[in-house]
Amino acid sequence: MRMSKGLFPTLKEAPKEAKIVSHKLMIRAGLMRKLASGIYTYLPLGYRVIRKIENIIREEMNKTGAQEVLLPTLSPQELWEESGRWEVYGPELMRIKDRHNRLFGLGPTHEEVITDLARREVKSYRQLPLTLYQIQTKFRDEIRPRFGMMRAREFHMKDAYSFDRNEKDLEKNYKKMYQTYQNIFDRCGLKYKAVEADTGPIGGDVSHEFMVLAKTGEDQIVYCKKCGYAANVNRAEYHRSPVTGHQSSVKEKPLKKVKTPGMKSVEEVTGFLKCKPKDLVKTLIYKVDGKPIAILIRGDHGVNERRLEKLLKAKEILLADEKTIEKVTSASLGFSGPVGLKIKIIADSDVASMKNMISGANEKDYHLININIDRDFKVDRILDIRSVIPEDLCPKCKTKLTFSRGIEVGHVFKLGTKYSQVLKATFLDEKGKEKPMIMGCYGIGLDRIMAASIEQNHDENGIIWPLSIAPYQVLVLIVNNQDKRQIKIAEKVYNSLEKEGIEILLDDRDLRAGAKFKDADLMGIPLRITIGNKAIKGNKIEIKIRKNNKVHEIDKKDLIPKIRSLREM
RNA sequence: CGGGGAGUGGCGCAGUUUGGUUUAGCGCGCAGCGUUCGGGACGCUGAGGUCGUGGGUUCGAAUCCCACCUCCCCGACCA
Repeated sequence: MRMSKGLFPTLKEAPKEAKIVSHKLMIRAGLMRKLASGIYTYLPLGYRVIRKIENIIREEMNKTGAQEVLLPTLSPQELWEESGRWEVYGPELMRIKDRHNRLFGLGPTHEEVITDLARREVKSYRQLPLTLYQIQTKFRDEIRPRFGMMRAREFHMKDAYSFDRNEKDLEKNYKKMYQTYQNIFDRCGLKYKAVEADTGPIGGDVSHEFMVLAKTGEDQIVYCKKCGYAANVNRAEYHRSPVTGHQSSVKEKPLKKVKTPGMKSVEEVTGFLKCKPKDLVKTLIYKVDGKPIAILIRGDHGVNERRLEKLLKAKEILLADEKTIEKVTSASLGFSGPVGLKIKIIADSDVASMKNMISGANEKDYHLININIDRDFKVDRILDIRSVIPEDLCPKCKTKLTFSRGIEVGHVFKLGTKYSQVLKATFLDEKGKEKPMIMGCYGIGLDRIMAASIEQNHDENGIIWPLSIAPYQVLVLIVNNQDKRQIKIAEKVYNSLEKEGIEILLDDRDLRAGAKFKDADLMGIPLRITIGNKAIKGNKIEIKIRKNNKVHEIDKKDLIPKIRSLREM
């Protein structure tokens, strides 16, 4: 491609709305432009990257024997109602009406559609296992789109769905996909970790997220450097460090009620009473399978809801709404406390070892100081329910855990029969018995791979693409467009490399050298060939590697083998 | 949805506090001409803006008032 003939709009300054590097560079390098909040146009350079990623995914998926399909973006309300997600998915599911006032959902994910296909087409165990996938535009009306393509409302996803006869086969498929995902992310040049994850609105029992390690990641993960245990903090297990808690020797002080007008949050209360969050106990009212229960947790800790759900053997746990809180505590939100509560109270182990705690007084604008278990209130159960903290140890090998931020680029789920059951996707087994298909689903965010790659690979001058997903592999730069000899050499180089099937960009724009160098760095093409005076006088070709700034000067005749060998790197 | 910030040529900004020398500026970019040409050159000339939208106040509004829209940031079931 000749740059003089195409659209390569680079910017010296990033628009002020872009806050993180990948977003800034994607705009500056001319990969994309914003159309509306969370909705972007891919320009030629950006779309090439997407297609590169797409092809890597496609190749790896095909290797597993999965088949590519293309499901519709629009799907009718009735189908979503069968699975119950027309309700459950909430406003994140975009909906439109056709001219007859029939409602459709714009696909945020396609479990319903694929299960509908399976129930129509798959009848026998002989047709299983089956894995289908697609690469397609998805819509999610994100509560807050941000960071460019990192959290967009219209984005691109590879979603795959597996159908098996039994759990054992699902396990095989799951492992195969897990491995395939590693292959894909490896080929994309990403540094990532696979972590145990929460299943969220997709549902199912087991899931893993593939997290690209980056400071700007929206997720927090925790992992063990020794044994490899890794999980999203929202579900991480841990072995409690023995040093947390333990104040049994402290004397109990007399209970006091203090006025705390309008002080609701931990920060407000601790700021007002001049104490630390760890002196405070939060009283959270949960609805556990519909029944209100009070959870006591230290002010600086959080509840691991998954753990809680498991320990209570509950189907559904939800924080109570304001009305319920007012009914249960007879105070407004922000002033709940355990003293005088009539409902069941569950305390975290760390709370159990606290003395002279501060809590809400179950009375508006009042808190209690020096409350103590047994003396002032009773606890029904003591459980380990707080979420992981930096002091905790690995649940498997008791090594200190490492915290990191991650960008979720892939997610694999064991769905089981969640969708096949409600949508009645069944098959007949060897004995002629009807059974629901056992499903798995596997997603990859293409745009996120692109953004995450930039987060991991850039410098102050711009993007540094890995060869595998670079929009072009080589850029030939003509230093002085007025010099006919330079143009001649550049054209020759360009044509010969193009003939070799190397993806090449020729910067033949009528710009000064400096501007071209800056653009080349910004766009991050891995290999840059500079045609200037050296090429004329010395009969040498200069190749610069974007990644490490190394310059190779080689004879013209060695150019193609050299480029080939550099591409191997 | 709650809180905060912002909308002025393609991008980045000034001007708004105190309404009137502003025919609304500046840098970058863009067009033309000339000089230049290995890390974002320089000179001259020029194009491009209903100052987010709609109302209002006023002799007069980018500037004051009201409403709405859009965008960004923080938070969003942790009391």
